[in-house]
Amino acid sequence: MPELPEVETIARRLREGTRDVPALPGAVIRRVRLRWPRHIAQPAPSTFRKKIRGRTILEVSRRGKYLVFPLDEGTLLIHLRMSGDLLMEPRSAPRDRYAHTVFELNNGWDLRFTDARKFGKVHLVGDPEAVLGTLGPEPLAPSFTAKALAERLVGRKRAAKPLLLEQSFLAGIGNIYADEALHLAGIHPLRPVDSLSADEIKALWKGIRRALRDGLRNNGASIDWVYRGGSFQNHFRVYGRPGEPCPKCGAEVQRIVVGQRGTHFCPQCQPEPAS
DNA sequence: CACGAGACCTGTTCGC
DNA sequence: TGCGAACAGGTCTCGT
Repeated sequence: MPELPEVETIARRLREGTRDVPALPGAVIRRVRLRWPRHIAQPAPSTFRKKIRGRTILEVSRRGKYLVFPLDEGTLLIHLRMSGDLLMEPRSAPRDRYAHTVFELNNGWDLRFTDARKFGKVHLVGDPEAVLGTLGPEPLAPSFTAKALAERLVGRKRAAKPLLLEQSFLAGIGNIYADEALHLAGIHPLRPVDSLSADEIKALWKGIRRALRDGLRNNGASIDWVYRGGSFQNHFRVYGRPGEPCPKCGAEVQRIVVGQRGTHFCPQCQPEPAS
């Protein structure tokens, strides 16, 4: 589920807390409950359990789709994959059947990693770069300019959508925001990137930034039962709307499969690449 | 190197 | 109503 805007929203909420939920930084992890040990990517679950005990969470941030928790010793990294969410709940609150990994804090609250599909991953590492090092640039960073995108595209020939989904190319874009960005840019998902003009690259850059910013402004997208609290699903232009009219030209939004992912686009605004 | 298929999991929705 | 198929925000691995 969660892509950059959803993960960023979760990070902000944990970092700042809300009226009735305490902020996470400063909390001490008293112990962890592992109901699905395969959640733990590294180190081995038994080692993880021992090492995480007594650690203070210093901060909450995000890199790509990873939540990053610097600790007084080491760094905790959590990837939510398809169905994960992270919730602060009072220890006494009934536990969701999908709360497979639960960090019990010293303030009476739990940090609960719920994950119906169990694809999520937790890492406890000394050097976060060991995990984050392969990620491409942050698309919303000031340094990620249209020129920076153009430079990253040099020598690449792949179709636009699969490239946007490649985390080592750009960090944080997933299926929703790839489709939305390409529609905003007027670029067909199968367009080989080496066929893009300078203007199209600029449009792609704008589309990426705008899709992510719009997502963020709406606290991300909430679809089905996974991840609550976002409203960007009400602003989708093409994602999940096959058969409905394109918001720009009114043509019928199409759905195809690209790289085994459902892909939505407007055949009018995003013309088929010449083959 | 690029690409596709299959795995990993469970839940919901759709078609017959 | 029941039941199987298709589909779901992600990524990894293997084979061509």
